[in-house]
Amino acid sequence: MVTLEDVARHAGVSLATASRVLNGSTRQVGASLRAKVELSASELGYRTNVAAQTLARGASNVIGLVVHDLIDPYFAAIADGAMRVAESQGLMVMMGTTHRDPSREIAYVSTLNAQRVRAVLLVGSRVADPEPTRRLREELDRYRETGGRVACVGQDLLGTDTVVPDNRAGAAALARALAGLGHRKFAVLAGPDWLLAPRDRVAGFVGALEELGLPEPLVLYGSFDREGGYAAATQATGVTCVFAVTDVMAVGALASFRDRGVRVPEDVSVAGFDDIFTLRDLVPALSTVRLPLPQMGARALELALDATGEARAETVAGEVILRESTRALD
Amino acid sequence: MVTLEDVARHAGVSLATASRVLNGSTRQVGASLRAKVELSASELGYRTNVAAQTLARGASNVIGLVVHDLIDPYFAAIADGAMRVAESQGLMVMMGTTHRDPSREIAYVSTLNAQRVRAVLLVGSRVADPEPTRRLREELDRYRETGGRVACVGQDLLGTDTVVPDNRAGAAALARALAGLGHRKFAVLAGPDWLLAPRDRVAGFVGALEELGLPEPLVLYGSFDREGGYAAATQATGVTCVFAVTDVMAVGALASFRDRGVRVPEDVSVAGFDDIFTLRDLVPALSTVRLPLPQMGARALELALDATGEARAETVAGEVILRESTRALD
DNA sequence: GCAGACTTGGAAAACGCTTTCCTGGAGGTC
DNA sequence: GACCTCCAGGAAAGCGTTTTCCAAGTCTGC
Repeated sequence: MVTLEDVARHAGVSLATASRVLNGSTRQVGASLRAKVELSASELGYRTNVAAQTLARGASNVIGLVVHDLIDPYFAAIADGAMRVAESQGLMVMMGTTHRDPSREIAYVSTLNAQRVRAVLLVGSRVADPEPTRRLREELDRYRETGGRVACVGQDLLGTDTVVPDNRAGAAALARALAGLGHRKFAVLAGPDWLLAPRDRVAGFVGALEELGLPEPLVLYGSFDREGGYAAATQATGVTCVFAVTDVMAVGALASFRDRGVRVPEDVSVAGFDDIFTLRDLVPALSTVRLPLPQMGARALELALDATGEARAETVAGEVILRESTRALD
Repeated sequence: MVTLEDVARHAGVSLATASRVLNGSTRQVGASLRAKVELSASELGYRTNVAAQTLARGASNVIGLVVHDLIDPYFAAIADGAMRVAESQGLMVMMGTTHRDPSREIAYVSTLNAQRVRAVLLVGSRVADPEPTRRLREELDRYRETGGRVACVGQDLLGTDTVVPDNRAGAAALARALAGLGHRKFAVLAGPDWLLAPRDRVAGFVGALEELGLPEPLVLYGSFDREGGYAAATQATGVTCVFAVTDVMAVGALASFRDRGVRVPEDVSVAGFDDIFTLRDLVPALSTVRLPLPQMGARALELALDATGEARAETVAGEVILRESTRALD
């Protein structure tokens, strides 16, 4: 293992000089010494020991990124946006997946704190139970006390900078658009009730229908994935329009209807939420609420990195996009 | 910032004892001291400084994971498999995305080397140009000389443990299956020629047709994404069957045909490669070659972690799956 | 009871950097 | 030419752990 000291000795300079040449300092180093050091470093194949550097500097060049599930394209898209920002700033990304287990989220924050990462990005819905949120917040506070920066994508419940998808308003707008198509009898394929994002979407949708004086929709709970959408959709009878709280669940619903010979949109309209890029080519094309996922991830990291005093919450609106999976009732 | 020394002082023990209690050592510590240390640590909110630990131990608990592109579900699936293994071993994952730029891959290996990560996983196709591969290999060698472990998912070109998707054989098997359906006139939607994975798939497909004595297919090049598939497909005329070298490109092809009123599979059959989970519900369901993506990622990390002397290459076969997007010619 | 073998706790030397001082010389001003 | 300011270079003190020695007790077996 080649150390800075080896390089310094080989170049015939002091450790300090070698450090200043190789690892970016404000201090000037004379051209001839600088050249010698650089040559030695490359001849010996020197690689900075980042752990030592972090220890000495008291700050690392790593950020932490905690998401629920990488396979879910929702998170992949947000993560991608965040990673682009990280790359552009020369930061490495330490990634953790919680598989929707709040305690794993807490554990990751603790670990990332131990790693002394520059910033932590928490991506994904908070849970309804206040207890894990309280403990997470405690852990985050501990991290922030020592200079850590935090930002979230999700509900603004942690006292951090947060990019908040406006789930309620988006779902409400979708409800109005769907009602505008003439639909009156709805089913909502809701995700698990203990997650806030699906909850808010359901609430927004239901609330908007109520405001319009329409009958209450049939709310069917299922897991937060394709299978959940499939299962819930099998019970969605007697309605003209189905709102699945995520595109991924909507895909399950489409599959369910297809398997049962129910035509979309002729027999039933289906809408999702998120506008997942990979699903853009579904047939029928999915009506949905578009969220600018990569931008949200990027923005969250930007917020975390440029530290201001108080926590900011930036709401991002969803845009209703009607495609082929929903049709106007005649 | 609470340090181990603070904890030791607070507990009235030596640094050594505190270290042994809190950060897993083989040495025994008496129950009463152990309890005191643990209490102090939790009271003070102590968090190990991993940088210091890494420096002192000379080994980190981090692995590096370098993929081409997170939004591409192919890589997300492999990454997910690898991350599950990492999590089960208590390892953190440092992730980098190259966006298919070989020089970024090299840069990441260098950075990960500097981070002294335990192992590096390189996921994604090698390139045809031997030069970047040579330089990457050089960088990897430097890393391995100092005890780093490396594994790849892709072509076995780096002298590392490698999980090799059998692109040729898979594509050949697909060609035979398609020929078995009666197809004679094929188009291949090839990815960029400078990437080895699409190249191998094309070669396998073309080779199999040749062996069967069938006419050469029309080979159309396009970018390695949905748009590439779309563009290439517009030129795929006069054929009964189209093979896109990835599912993602196949999706583009399906969209292209749909936009032009060409029915799949009635007018033309379409097959892909990879069997991307998120695309399982496409209509028509995509015929493809299934690769056990998460398992491949998991296996690669396992290989990297249990270090044997020589490099092992494990080939994983693809399984031809015919669904609705291909039909038998009458 | 006592030599020897274990065991437990602590002091202190790394680990590989960064950065604060300090020093000596070069350049500028009167 | 004396004085001052600047600046490049080096010595050395950390940064927060781990781990190697030692020393002092505690057992064990006879």
